[in-house]
Amino acid sequence: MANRDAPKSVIKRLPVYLRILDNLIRRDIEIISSRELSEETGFTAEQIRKDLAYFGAFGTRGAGYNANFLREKILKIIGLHKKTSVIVVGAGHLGKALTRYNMIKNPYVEIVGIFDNDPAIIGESLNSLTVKDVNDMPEIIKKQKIKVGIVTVPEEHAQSVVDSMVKSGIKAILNFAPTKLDVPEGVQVHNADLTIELQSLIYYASTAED
Amino acid sequence: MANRDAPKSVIKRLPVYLRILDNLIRRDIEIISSRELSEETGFTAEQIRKDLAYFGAFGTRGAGYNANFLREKILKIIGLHKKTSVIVVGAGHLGKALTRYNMIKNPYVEIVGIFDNDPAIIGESLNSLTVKDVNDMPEIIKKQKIKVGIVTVPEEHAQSVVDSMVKSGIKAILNFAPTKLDVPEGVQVHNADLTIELQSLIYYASTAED
DNA sequence: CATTGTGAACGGATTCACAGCC
DNA sequence: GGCTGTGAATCCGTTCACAATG
Repeated sequence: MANRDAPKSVIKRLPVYLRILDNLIRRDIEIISSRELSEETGFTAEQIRKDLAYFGAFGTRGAGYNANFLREKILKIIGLHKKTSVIVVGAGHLGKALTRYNMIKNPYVEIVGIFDNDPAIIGESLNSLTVKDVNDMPEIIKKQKIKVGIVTVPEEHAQSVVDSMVKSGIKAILNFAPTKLDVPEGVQVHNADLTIELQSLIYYASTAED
Repeated sequence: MANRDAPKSVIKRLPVYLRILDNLIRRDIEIISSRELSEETGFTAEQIRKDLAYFGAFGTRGAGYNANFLREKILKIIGLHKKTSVIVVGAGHLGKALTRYNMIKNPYVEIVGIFDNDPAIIGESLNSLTVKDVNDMPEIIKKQKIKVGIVTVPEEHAQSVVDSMVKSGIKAILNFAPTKLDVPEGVQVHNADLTIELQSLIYYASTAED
């Protein structure tokens, strides 16, 4: 059965499956079972089958999944069958690192713009990009119909920058600023506050025995 | 009631409360209710009360929570009442950015070492730190009894680096490498694979109407 | 006959509703 | 009176167990 809209937890696992499938295909492996996917990902085999079942029946009973076929399906589901254009707002150390990092790593995503409000930074070049004035951002978002943005501006600027992004048409935001962002219905924010991530880890380190 | 060990979801929210409390204290606000915390964090008031109840009864019925008192309690729970020493392994763009970023942002955590295996990078200085040879890492971990590490090395080196970290005494790892890490019982890994984070966001952007 | 796809059982986290208390 | 603390009810995701099938 397909398409009772999938929970967030499922959506978060799809890119993991994609990464494994890319690896397999690079190694010319054609068929993979849910058990093998389980070993590679650390998720249970049942969970993997259930996840995929939200979107259709992609496997072959008795055999497993065809890696290429499943990869194509997942690309379609996520929306990565066409390269996605993304902008980065905030060209501090983190913004620049993410821009460089993603350019190298990710065949499915292209960072097409990076913005800042600091005249000292605007104009700097970064691989093939030039840091642009954040005031020019709305026009570029609209013209290029960009839907996804990464926010690495300081806390105090985050909400106003996001308001402007949303007004221009951005639908999904990866937020590195340490603050809660208010966005209208229909816009997704994922928080990636690294300070918080690190602090919650410390809990486990400090309660670890030995 | 206290201390049936709290679920991960609770632990992940504690640092958010901490951040809000820090802000309040900076603004000289002394008392806050779970409803107000709810507005600041986006979590429900009941959830916040339940979360805190895992560790004790910190509030005053009829009034709310004393910001300073609650902050101290949360610091103790997480283990941030003493500054925590952290190392970064991998001094590429991301590793360097995280090092700089955390040094500025985080009063509770101190990055005390950054390591790489590339002779061209070893010896570079970064604020008050010098990039050291990853071969020197085990000794430093042991000597300084470091428990928390951040991994930003390429996928192919991640597992061996982590094995070495764990062997030297690291108990918690924030992993930016796009791979599943195998660690023994008792060691925590949090994955912060930014590619995966971004791809799952794209799902929402590509299914957004309009 | 191995492996998928899936209803049913389970468990854990969130929400509800209210008793307890300042 | 207002807000915390918490048992009970609910919701939702995971695991189980097995029927379906190439």
